[in-house]
Formats: sequence, structure tokens, C-alpha cells
Amino acid sequence: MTLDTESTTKKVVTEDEILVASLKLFAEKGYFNTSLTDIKDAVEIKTSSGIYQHFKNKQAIAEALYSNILDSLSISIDDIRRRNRKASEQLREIVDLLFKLTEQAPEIIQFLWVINIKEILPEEKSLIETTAFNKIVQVIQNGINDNEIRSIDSLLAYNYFFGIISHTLGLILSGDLEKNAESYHAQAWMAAWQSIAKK
Amino acid sequence: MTLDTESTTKKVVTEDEILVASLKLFAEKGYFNTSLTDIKDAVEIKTSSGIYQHFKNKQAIAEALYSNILDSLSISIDDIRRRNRKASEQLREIVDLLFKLTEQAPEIIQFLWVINIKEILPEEKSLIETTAFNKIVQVIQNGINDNEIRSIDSLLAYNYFFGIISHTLGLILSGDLEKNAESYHAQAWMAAWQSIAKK
DNA sequence: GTCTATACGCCGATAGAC
DNA sequence: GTCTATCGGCGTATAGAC
Repeated sequence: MTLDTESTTKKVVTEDEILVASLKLFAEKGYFNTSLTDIKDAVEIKTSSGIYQHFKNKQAIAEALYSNILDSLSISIDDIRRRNRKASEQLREIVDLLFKLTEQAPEIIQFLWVINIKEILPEEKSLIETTAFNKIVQVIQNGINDNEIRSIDSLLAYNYFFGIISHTLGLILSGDLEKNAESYHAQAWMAAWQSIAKK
Repeated sequence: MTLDTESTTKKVVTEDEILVASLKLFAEKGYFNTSLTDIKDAVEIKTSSGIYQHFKNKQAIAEALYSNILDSLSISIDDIRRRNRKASEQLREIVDLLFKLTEQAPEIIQFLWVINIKEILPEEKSLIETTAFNKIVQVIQNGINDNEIRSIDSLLAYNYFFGIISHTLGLILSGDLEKNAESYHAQAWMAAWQSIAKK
């Protein structure tokens, strides 16, 4: 019988473990308040060396997170567009997805919304420039062409729509909106949609 | 005739100079990417010691900025409320003020909007909890009481209204909206107001 | 691919002369 | 209240044994 309260077996850390732990820490404390020591502790290895096996440096972790999250969002949006015809239905499902993520994986939305990516990765594209969000603008443009959405600049329409949605998600994440996300979900959708819908 | 391309006279730095320079740097590069060396260079003194005469540490500079900006915003809002009766007029002037600031002093809006104050000053109140923004919620609540604004939770109404406004200002600041702020000003106001106005 | 050990730069902050 | 000088420490990153 050995007394290994602190395990003596070596911990093998995977790239995915590092990403999950980092995302959580970045969302909680911010990128700059998170040290590699924090990450190393979170994945329960003894030194930060293990992390350098997977990532060149701390920035590379943030880059991987950003691109992974946006890739997966982009795929979800493709799927949504495939399954629905009308812009209103597509937008509705996109909003559903974002609210679901806010509830079930708040770190992801926190990372996308609150973290200012340009401060961490000056070279990186801002949200609106990414493929995922361009697809949303495209959905809106189609809605304009199909007379579902009033004919204004699609970027402006995006702006109104997502201004309301993202501000709502922000208030939920910060805890300034006390009740659960579900109760605001329908109302936020209505307000956002009506800000762009054809009367 | 002396060759003092680099002035030999001692530079006396004021608290205000430090605040102005820091605000600019924080807005441009972010708080964590700004070192005291950067600030010292910006106010053209030889060492950071001068800064410590005015501020206990780097955080204290951010604190002073945050509270100064919000105090002055709060005073402006008081003034606006005094000069106008209807909620629509008051909100309209508040929006005017924010757009004017975005054009003439973008650092201020950048600092309020993009900088995540909780990351820098974990103890500090978030925007929505500050006196200035409480006053805006109050304006909205009055508008609800006076039947100008539809009767929903005032925080939600605030959320819709300022979601649109702040998202628009954010796009302008980031340069993603190409034209000048003026051209979006009226449209954003309309969309924001209609998202909460009684039909 | 983890471990121990360590290098080292940068930055925040201070001491003390002027 | 600015200056020179310097310090301590943290955080990133690497070298090399196992």
C-alpha cells in the first residue's frame, strides 16, 4: 500500500485538455490575468513544459481557441441554413444556438463577446470579419432580397439584430439579468427580429 | 546657443497629463499591453517615478479614468434631463452625446465599451451598475410610466435600446462601418427608439 | 512527452540625491 | 516632484535528463 495522495504517475496532457482548461480560465479571469502556471495547474501537470509540446506559446492557445470556436460555429450555421428556408427561421435558430451556448457553455460566449481579440491577437480578424459572422450577414442579405427584412444596409441590419442579442447575452453572462436565460430568450428574439423585419 | 535637442529642463507632469495619455494608450493598445514605460514616454518624463507622485500604481490610473469619465457622463445626463421633459427627447440627447464623443473623443467610448473593466479592476462596478447608467435606466422607466415606452422591464428596454446604440458605436470605433458616424447616427437612433417605443 | 532546473527579460515599484 | 539607479518578482520559455 503506497501513500500517493499526490499521484506519482506522470500525467499525459492532451491538446484538448489544454484548450478546455484555457478557455475556462480566459473566460473567468481574462487572458492577461491567466498565466501558463494557472493553465499548467488546471490540467494537473507539474510544469508548463508539457504545454509547449502542443503550443508554441500562450498566444497560440488563444488563436487555436478562437479559430476552433468560430469554425464550429460556422459549421452549425451551415447546418441551420440547410435545414431552414426563411431568413426568419434561420436567424431564429442561430439565436437559439447562441442562447443555448450561453446556458450550457458560457465560457464560449464569454470568450467571443467579452474578450477583445485584437488586444490578444492584433493580427486576428474581428468577429464581424470572420466567416461565421459573414454567413449571418448573408442570411440577413437574403432576407432583404426576399422581402422578409426591410431594405437597409445588411451590415446595419446585422448591427441592430445582433446589438440586441449580444447585449442580452452579455447581461446574462455578467449576472446583471437575474433570472435564467430562457425567460429573456423569446423576448430578445422578438425585439431583435422586429428591429429589422419588414412591417 | 546651446544644442539641447533633448531638452535639459525638467518636465513637470500633471495628473491630468497622465490621465489623458493613459486613456489614449489604454484605448489603443489595451490596459495590459500598456506599460508604465509607455505612459512615462507619452508624457515625456525620464522615469516612471513621476507617475507614482500622482498615482499609487497602474490600477489607480485606470480607476481614476473610469470614475472621472462616468462622473462627467452622469453630470451630462443630469443636464439633459433638466433641459428635456419627454423620455424620447432625453434619450435622443444622450444618444447624440455618445455619438459626438465617439467622433470627437473616441478614446472615451473605446475605454467604456471595449475595455472590460472587471478584468482590470475586479472590484469595480460594471457599466450597468454605475450611477450614470442607472440614470439612463431611470429615464426609460419614466418613459414607461408616461406611456411613451411600452411596458416591459426597464432593464430589458435599456438592453434593447443600448444594445443597438453600443453595437453601432462599436462598429464605428472598430472601423467596420466605413462611412462617418454621422450617417449612422440618425438610423441607429430610429432603430433603437422603435425597439422600445409604444406603437 | 513529462520531469527538474534554470535562464532571463520585462515590468512594476522603491530609495535616495538633487 | 524629477532624476539616477536599482531591486524583486513574476511569467515566459528553454535545456537536458529520464
